Amino acid sequence: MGADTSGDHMVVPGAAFLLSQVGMHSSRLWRERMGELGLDPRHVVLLRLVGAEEGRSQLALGNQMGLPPSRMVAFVDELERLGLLERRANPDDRRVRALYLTAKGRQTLEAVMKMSAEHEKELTSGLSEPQVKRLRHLLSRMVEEQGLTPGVHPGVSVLDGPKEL
Amino acid sequence: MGADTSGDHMVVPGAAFLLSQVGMHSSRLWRERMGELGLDPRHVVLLRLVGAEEGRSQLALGNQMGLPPSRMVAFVDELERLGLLERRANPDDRRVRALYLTAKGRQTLEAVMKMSAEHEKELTSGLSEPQVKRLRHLLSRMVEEQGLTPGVHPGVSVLDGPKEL
DNA sequence: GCGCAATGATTATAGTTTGTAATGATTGTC
DNA sequence: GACAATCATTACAAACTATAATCATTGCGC
Repeated sequence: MGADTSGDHMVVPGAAFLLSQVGMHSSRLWRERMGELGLDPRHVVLLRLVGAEEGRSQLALGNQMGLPPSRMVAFVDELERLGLLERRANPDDRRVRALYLTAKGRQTLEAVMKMSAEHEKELTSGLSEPQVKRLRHLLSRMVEEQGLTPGVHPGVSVLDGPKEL
Repeated sequence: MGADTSGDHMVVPGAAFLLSQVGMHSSRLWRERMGELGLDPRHVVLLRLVGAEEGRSQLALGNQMGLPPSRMVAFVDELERLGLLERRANPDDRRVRALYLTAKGRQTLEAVMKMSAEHEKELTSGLSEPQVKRLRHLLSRMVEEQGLTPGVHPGVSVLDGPKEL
């Protein structure tokens, strides 16, 4: 009697697995949408942070995103090459590269939001209005209870939890 | 005019973001638990597949996991080094390495399931029984509607979708 | 005002992880 | 009995990561 070397142990997956499964599905679809804009998820995060408050230093943004300075250089390079943001000199401190959105960056940011809204619709298309509302309520509750920071995604640089039971 | 260069665009995150956020949180916690057993998520997946049907070839398992043969070698090496499974010769085809669990592998698989159950409890500790049931129902519904395969996690080798709006 | 530690950005570098291609052994087929 | 196909392995190059060294600039103590 080993116990469970035979069939399935958990015929019905638990909430933890379902969350991981559907959550990753959501992440993947969203990432693909951002890819259509030529953006990596972290590009979008950086773009949004700059858009939220322009003129900040790379180091400040890097800290907020949990990225070391060396990686920030690369990401800013890429977004600058795409013409979405630009480094400007800071008159008060010439060491600092102040980051600003370009006009194109602002447009792209709007496109990001539009596509994110579409993503939301696509993902919840199988659920009714009240069901989506209930889902959001339950998940918000979990965010609170699990000590997560509302609006902050835990995985800017994380991998993930594959299959499982 | 511009639109939203000011404050928050989405004061309340949508279901898509919440799912990604909480889903990754679940993945991370689970991965940490597996780490306590010295296992990577993909080790666990492989272990479970072998446990489900012993004697299969590396190629067959690799296909099911979406891994190229070369990477399978590495994973099997590791699990074999941990003493959890073993390669045996296949009498019918000497090219094939048939994979079998060891006694220790079976024990570990049980530990995996116990820890996964604990993980489930930890993650849903902030919700009531009926709430968890409702959550599972909604998520199962999404799995169906989104064309996901029940019980199969989409991200064995995937990254993820970071922040977002 | 000078010297020096601290800071922001960058570059250099090494470690890790991944997939693709070449290799070797074995099988099945014509 | 030769030859294409198959399973496993090894060799190898590409992508990505963090850490440390470097350079310019700033702020502070004296």
